[in-house]
Amino acid sequence: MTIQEKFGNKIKELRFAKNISQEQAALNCGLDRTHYQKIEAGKKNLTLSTIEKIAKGFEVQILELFEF
Amino acid sequence: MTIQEKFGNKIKELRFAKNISQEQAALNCGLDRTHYQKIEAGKKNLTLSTIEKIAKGFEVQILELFEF
DNA sequence: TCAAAATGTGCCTTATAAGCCGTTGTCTTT
DNA sequence: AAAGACAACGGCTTATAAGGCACATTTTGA
Repeated sequence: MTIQEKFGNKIKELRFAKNISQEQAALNCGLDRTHYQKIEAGKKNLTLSTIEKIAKGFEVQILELFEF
Repeated sequence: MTIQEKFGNKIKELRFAKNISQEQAALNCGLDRTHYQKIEAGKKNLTLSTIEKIAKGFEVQILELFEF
């Protein structure tokens, strides 16, 4: 299980908790839907600025994204 | 204060706590010394895998790197 | 069912992180 | 003053993240 996969699983959980689609989550985070999909699938080695966008989109602290 | 700068300050704190040079820190993390210097200076938008290397190098959980 | 919504995949371009070099600047010690 | 250690900086190449498009597949609700 790579760090990318753990991160992807984590945001998938957060998305399910909000009961929204990948498209809506991507919109909230200001990311392209297909890019977001790859992040959730653990296929992207994303950067700090993208991590920050996701934290804002999900309205959580960055550190919460690493609670796994 | 950007997220990159906050992160840089954080690892600078951790490094001072260990009382080691940038060179030794970079070595512990498996990073190039000059690259590490730029990260600490908040000039790099680093990736998840680099964040992971730093956490391992400093022997902390990733989430601790975002306690700021 | 079957149409629509949602998700997954491959491919491409552009921007930039990672890694590395040499040089310069700043302290500290002798 | 000189030497040595450490830190800062600019420039370069290579690898790859970000963003985006088209199309395929899967899931769903009417």
